[in-house]
Amino acid sequence: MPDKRVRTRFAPSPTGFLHIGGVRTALYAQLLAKKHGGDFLLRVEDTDQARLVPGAVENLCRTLQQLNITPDEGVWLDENGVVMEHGEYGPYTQSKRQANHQKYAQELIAMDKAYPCFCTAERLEELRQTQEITKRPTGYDGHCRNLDKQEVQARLAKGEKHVIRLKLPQEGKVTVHDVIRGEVNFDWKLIDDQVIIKSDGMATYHLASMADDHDMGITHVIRGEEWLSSTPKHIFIYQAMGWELPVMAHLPLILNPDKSKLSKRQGDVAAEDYLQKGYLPQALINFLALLGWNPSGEREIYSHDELAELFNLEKINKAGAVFNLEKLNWLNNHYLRLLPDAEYLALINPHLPSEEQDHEFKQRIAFLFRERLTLPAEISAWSEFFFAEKLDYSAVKLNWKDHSTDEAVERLKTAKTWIEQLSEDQQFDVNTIETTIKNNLQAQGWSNGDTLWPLRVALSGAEKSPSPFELIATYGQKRSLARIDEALAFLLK
RNA sequence: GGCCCGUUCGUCUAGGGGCUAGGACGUCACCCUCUCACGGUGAAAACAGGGGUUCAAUUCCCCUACGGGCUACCA
Repeated sequence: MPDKRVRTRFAPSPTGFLHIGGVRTALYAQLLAKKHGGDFLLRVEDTDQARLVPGAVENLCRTLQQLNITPDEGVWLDENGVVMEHGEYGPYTQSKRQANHQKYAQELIAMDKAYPCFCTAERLEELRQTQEITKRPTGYDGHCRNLDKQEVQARLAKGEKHVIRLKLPQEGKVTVHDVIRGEVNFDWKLIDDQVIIKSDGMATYHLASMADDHDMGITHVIRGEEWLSSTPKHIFIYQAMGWELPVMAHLPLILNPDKSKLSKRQGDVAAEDYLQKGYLPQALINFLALLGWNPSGEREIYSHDELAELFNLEKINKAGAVFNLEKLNWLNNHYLRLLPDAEYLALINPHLPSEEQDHEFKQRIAFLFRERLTLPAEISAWSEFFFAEKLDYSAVKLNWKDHSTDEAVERLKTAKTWIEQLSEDQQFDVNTIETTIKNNLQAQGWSNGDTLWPLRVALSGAEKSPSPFELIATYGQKRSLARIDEALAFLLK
């Protein structure tokens, strides 16, 4: 028998931003499908009408799109950025499948695997409170579980408000087979008769998601660990309906530095925030893939395609993983340096003063700081002195160590003549500048530090900066000489 | 509270009955060097604790501790 075509899905609810943990879940689902040449779909789970956030679907898709987590099927954006759907298993928006869910619920009732429940919210609330006060486990008491059939019919006919609950076994055990965790056992008697259709007629996650997964031919369910304990209910639905169970994989959580569940309080959890700050999709993907999964442990850099080749469910870790910003930063620097020049420039340009019209100058500055950057925005602080009309030398030391001001003046004046001798258009590059200056230094019998330090500080106005050679090459001859004159003027004042 | 899951350097992890427990980020030192960054070399740094099983346990089993998830007409 040939293996079934692998079909995975990411099924977020459009309640706001895309959580970084969601990105990883989506990534893994995409990776698995890619690896097996299958399909990865995006389904929107919007059955909770009260929690819908306008624009959330667009936002979700846009963020996934930027991260290159593109579904083969399902909800997506057209070329104008408008939400649409494509694929043969639609609709992919869960609320549009309500009729289907209803049909399944009725079948479950007919099989005595589910029942209408007329309990009011108030009664349920009271019930919970009594249970809490008497320190008993909270949960539904089965009040409507065995209502008389006639009575049910009559109340239904009257149009009485109700929900539909699963009629779960009250004894025995269920075993969940999870690829990551192995066999996990639960006692039926500890599990509540779950609501599967709400009084507004919408299905809850438990029915909707299982029904849609089945109808869409999903073979591998990859979701967060928070779903593990409700899996018995899902198995119950699958079995009652006679559906074939998908492979289950419950992913470990992503954690805050204090090991609690990753939360807004302790940093950014929205994927779009990272993108906005200038984290590159490649870095984010590489980083997130390795948070909870690792093919070897000896290698850190993987492209999206390489990940898809190597990915497997079996190597996913069981324990939660702390979101380690430092490593992400390192990765981002790494990918920033790997970027094609044009892309790099496009990223940096917005952070350089738009008033500056010398684009080649700006370009040289962008490349100068390339290996120092974690995020593109950092360049504005790094490069500020390049664009300053005048530098403020009052806060820095222009003379080298215990050398006098007079010596600094002498060195600067001499260095100026060397720079003047350089030709602006011929070989005005770092290497030429460096050899020229160093040769002159040697001929003069001067050590490097006592000249290079004043020169560098004169050019940058800072005690920490790139080398004077790099600064001169970046400024160009005219600007370099002007800076040195500024410093000289300051010293001779 | 109940049920369930988890625990290897600070962090992400590799490994797995016998290893000097490996890599990466971060940290520190040294080299390069006019400073910063890059780069290079090196160092410190871990099997939560207690019982078993075994010739041998970090690895298998049990317990404890700690962390986490679930316990909605939310997903």
